[in-house]
Amino acid sequence: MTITQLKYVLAIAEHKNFTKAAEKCFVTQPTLSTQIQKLEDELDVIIFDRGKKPIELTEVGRKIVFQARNIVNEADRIQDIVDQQKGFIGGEFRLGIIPTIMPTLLPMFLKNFIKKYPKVKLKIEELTTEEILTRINDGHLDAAIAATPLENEAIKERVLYYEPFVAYIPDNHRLKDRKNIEISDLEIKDMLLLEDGHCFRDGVINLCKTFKDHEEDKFQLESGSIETLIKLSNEGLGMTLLPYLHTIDFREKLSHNLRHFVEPSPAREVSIIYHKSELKMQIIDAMHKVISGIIRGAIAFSNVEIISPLPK
Amino acid sequence: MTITQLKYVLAIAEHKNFTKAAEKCFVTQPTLSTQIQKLEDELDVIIFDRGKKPIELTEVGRKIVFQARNIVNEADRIQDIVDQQKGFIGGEFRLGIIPTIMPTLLPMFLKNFIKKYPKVKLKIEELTTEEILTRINDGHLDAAIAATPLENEAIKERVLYYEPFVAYIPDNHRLKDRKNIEISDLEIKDMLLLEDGHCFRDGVINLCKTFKDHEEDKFQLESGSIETLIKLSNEGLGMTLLPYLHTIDFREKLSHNLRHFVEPSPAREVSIIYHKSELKMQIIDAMHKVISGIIRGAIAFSNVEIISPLPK
DNA sequence: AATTCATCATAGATTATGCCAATAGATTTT
DNA sequence: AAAATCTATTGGCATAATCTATGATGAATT
Repeated sequence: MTITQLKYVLAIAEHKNFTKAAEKCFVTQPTLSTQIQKLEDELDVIIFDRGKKPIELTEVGRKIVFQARNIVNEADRIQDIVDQQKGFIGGEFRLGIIPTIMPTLLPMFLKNFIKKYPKVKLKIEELTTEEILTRINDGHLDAAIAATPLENEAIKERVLYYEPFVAYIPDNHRLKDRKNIEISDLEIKDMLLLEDGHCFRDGVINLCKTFKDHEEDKFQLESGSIETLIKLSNEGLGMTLLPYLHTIDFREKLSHNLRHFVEPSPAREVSIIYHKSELKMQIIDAMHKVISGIIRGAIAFSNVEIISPLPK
Repeated sequence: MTITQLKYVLAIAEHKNFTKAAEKCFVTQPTLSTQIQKLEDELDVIIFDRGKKPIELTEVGRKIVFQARNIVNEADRIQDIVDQQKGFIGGEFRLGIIPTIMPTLLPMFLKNFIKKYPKVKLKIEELTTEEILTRINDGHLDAAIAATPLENEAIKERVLYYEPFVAYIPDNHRLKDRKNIEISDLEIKDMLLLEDGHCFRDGVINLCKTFKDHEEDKFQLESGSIETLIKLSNEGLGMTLLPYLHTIDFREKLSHNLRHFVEPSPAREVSIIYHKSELKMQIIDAMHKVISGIIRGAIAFSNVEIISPLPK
């Protein structure tokens, strides 16, 4: 049994196809065939059921794949140990970011980060929280930035900052003349929400739930982006809530419509999250440092109440 | 990087000597030399400092060794998964037993066990608790039978039975005429103890401590075996405590000197212990089943008070 | 039913790797 | 200084991994 063989097993288990897996491993398909056979012979079990299309794992195959992932992860960790020892911060780093954080946070820290750590090859993807969790667990992401806490056994979180919710109240709205607003002012029925799948949507729903029960399916209008949300609101279709960072470079005109919450303001907790195996921890540390340094200058709230990003 | 190379690293780290490590790995010394060099080149670090005699690990080498042990353990686990799947109970199994359990428990279950699981090649060693802990952690033992609880982070315990302490009172002793005795009757100064290093000794000391503080170094006589303890006691040198199983086949003459404790009798907890990685768990399960089945017939106490086997 | 396509297995050749024996080189012990 | 004890190096051999080419199988298509 070799680590290479285990990597082949993982690739085939993932792609359910020898040919595609072979490509990903940068070898030919017969190589995979023979190596898998060798491993199966050595262990004297069948790992893959080639009878089914697409290929399926046998029962023991599933267990072996699980364990193989452990081993391969732990083996990758050795390079990590060496990098850490050398103080080397570099290599490929795949980062996921949820859509409601991506457009505001990324421009703030990206330039800074790549300047400070030029050897890190960042691959950034915009993904929903759900997709992020899957990909961190299967090793396709090294870390991600998302709203927390996530209560996920396999994933660790490190808080970057707390981002208050800010209300956007259109001119014709009943709350228009209030200087500050309170959670109890919120009514789910005149609240514009993001589409399903955004955890910011779930955060807002949780917030409203806190004070008033609501009937599902009464949401008026839903949108895929916060920019659209603001436009819909300007059309007089309701108020909405925005993450604080989205509001800091609002022009004079738009900022007229913003209302902050009375303290403790509801806020989302934004964290860098990663697999509990703590692979590439040096890079995660570096990124944490850069981001929280930058945010310290941008968000100065201290008294906030954290709203869960998870759907109930 | 291959699993084989990691095994070589572990062997050298253990023996601090390429030549000896090579023997243990059943290869020649040049093989180790070249393989270690290849690994060091690949990682671009030095793992072993060959300048020192005997060889020493570098700082990063220590971390690599730690991680290598993880990987090798996890890799061994794959064969385990396969065995488990097939219901195969076999292979080498290295069991440690502490001296005060070995002579009584072993004859009770050994024959039974090897008859039921003939494919298991048992290697049994008599070791102190301390030695057992070291060897379970470095992988030289698969499991052990010892007095618990041990409060060791890396080791799991599974209780086999509770073994009451029985007092052995020589004819001339102040407690001679008592039918049963109590913990408060015990005085450390007329108590014969095993030598240092036996956890049964520590258990007895803890028991006496419960009611009376004692000054160290007041122990009268110490012995390396329980048989000797009894003989010393017969010489009128003091009373002693014995584990229950040691007393069950006492002849008429000796059993005159036994006194049981009033309930709840002090007892030691005897467990099969193993590394938290749970390697060879099928065999551990099998052994647990056999032993606790046999003991059920031999020890029928229900109301006991567990005495810690750890020195304070 | 025949053909095409997709996919995994097999065969033979080539390359890379692991291992050994012999021996050199370095360091410590006698 | 010689002997002993280690680790490193070299060259050769056997094995193993991989490649190309091709075969076999089954599903989809004509």
